Amino acid sequence: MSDGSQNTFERIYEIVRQIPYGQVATYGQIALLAGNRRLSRVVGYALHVNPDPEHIPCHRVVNRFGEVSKAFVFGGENQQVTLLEAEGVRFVDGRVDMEKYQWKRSLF
DNA sequence: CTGGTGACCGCTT
DNA sequence: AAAGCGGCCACCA
Repeated sequence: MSDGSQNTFERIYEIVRQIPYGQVATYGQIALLAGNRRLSRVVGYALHVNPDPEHIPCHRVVNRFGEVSKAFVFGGENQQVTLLEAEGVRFVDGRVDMEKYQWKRSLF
């Protein structure tokens, strides 16, 4: 009875995993979908321990400014940008057009 | 066991 | 207008 739902981390992974190809989501958006907008920080940590980077496109997660985290350095910060560009996401001045590429779950 | 930190965001002064 | 701080979760010393 302590818990009937999944842990916070599990929920975060579940949401990030649902991010479609060619789109990006913000930490706050995921945090809000996870239950609390303040989990944004936890989202970052959750992706930091990203247990399944193959099914969890953490590179599609960017901050509220549409910028990639400078701490996201696994072989080169450009790596994340390169991956997103490979999906069709264009970076302008190191930023993404959130109005166009932000994952909008309202589309169903 | 306690304290502090981290891939962040939003509110308050 | 800008700057600073708190909040949530999990892991390390």
